[in-house]
Amino acid sequence: MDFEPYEAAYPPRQLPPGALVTRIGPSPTGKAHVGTALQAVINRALADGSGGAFLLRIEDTDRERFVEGAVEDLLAALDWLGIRPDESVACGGKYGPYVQSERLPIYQAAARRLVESGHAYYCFCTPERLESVRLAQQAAGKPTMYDRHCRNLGSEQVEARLASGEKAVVRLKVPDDTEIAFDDLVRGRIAFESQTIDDGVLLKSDGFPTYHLAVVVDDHLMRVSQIIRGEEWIPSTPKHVLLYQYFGWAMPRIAHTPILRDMSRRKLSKRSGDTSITGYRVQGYLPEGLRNFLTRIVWPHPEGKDVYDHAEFVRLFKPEDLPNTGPIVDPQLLDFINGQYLRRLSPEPLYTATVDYLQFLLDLDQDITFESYHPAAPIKHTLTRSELEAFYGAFSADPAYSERVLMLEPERYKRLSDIVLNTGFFFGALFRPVDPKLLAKPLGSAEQVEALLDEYLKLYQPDVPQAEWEQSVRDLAHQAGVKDGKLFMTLRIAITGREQTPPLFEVLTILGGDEVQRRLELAAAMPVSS
RNA sequence: GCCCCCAUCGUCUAGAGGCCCAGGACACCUCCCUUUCACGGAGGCGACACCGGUUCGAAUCCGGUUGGGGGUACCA
Repeated sequence: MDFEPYEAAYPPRQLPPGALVTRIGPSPTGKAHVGTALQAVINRALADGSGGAFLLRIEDTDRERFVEGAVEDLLAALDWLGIRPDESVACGGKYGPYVQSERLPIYQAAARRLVESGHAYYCFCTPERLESVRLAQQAAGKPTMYDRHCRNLGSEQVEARLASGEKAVVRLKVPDDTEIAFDDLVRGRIAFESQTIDDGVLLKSDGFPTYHLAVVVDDHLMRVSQIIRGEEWIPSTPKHVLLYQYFGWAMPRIAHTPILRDMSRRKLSKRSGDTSITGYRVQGYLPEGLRNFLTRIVWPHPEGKDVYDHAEFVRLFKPEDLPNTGPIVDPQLLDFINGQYLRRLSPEPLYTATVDYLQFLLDLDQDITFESYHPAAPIKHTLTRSELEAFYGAFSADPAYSERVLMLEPERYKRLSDIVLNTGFFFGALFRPVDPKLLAKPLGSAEQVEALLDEYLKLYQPDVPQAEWEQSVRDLAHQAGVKDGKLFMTLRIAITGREQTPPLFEVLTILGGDEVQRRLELAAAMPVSS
């Protein structure tokens, strides 16, 4: 089939002047990566800001690396992030299909057109031959490139070998002694000597296109006008430039973002930790927080702000402002930004977010390890599936109660997981008797602890005003000749089981008289160990 | 090896020849607030990779060195 009908089938879009059509083209080879999230946010913003469209195209031209469930994971991750494409596999669109494996005839027609116009050629070289050529080049210290062995085969011979069913690929015919250049919105003009560019494969022997052919054909047919993609694509852009030339198509505007690095400055990869979008969700980050963070490390806000919402980003962002240095995914900044979002939530939404989060974790049906940054080694806390379930049960039993708990917490937390890890003591069902050693820590002597707790229990009265309560504690401390702070701390530990909590009086108020009394008695009855 | 990109505090950056013995934010440290933690407030530590040019004058322009990153597949 000819290529022309496809041009007619996908006519130029009717959009207002200046409207940008953007896209992301992830390949379903694993868990959705944060780098993809970054590209999605930027491309979505550009389309939003210009009144254009943003589309999601699945680039699954490598059947070997295809991972079952990867498309679903990607869709779910983007959905969680709140990034919705205007056109995609999920929602359709007029320029589909949006999965490359369903567009094979298009690429084949395109490849044929290139062969016919003399810009590409069939190659019958076996993988073995290519391998040995490469080895020889390496040994000779030369660049490893295809040696153009099949570039000048006679057309009758080609037809005959094709007719006999011999396997072949289609390769790009790269010109000699030319400069191939393009303008990158952030880096300016980038030029390559054509000798350094390989006669790359466009169509594989299984009939699938390679990335190079597929992107160019799809971007053109889907009428994409602005490409923003990762820096790792710069070296293959000359091939794309050539293809646009050979096809006679206008090249979209193009910009390359620096690629995300981990703390060791390497390209962020699976090895450097969990780089999946879902992994960040598991750790308790809010979608708004992650999104803000991602844009923040690749784009300086004109006023230097760290925290800004999507609308503000859309309004202010220009691709030219992208930096050209590789940003490091800094967990401390992420925590800071996420914490800013967390504390903006009032108790009801925070409660809802927490419950949704817990349900999400439970659906994972496994133990969860929460990690937080520490210069030496990450600090890890693992909660078993049943501990999570218990927390969920307690937390969701009485929403009004949990909201009161959350009311005094927001500025203490950076992530939703902090809530799970730190508010357990507010729930009677989760409270465990205190460790005697910890209880004795502030005052040193277990006997004194027991005596003071008994004293306190005698004068204990629920629901007294804060000032009165505070004074009674201080009086007791003076009587016993201990420092105020130590008594407060002992009570804190007896009642909450921890050394760090929100202000004690507020905790007492939330827990209620009966529960406080129960815990006090429990602590006072602790066996004296010393 | 070859090709390409990049180079300001630990991190993200401001800076587009004099306004910079370099400004902000995160992190870190100190102090204040305080019954702990957190929040908040006030301070502090901390960088123009190096070498040559150009210029009256360079973080800013040019060249080189070094360093980092990416690419080099019938992967994307």
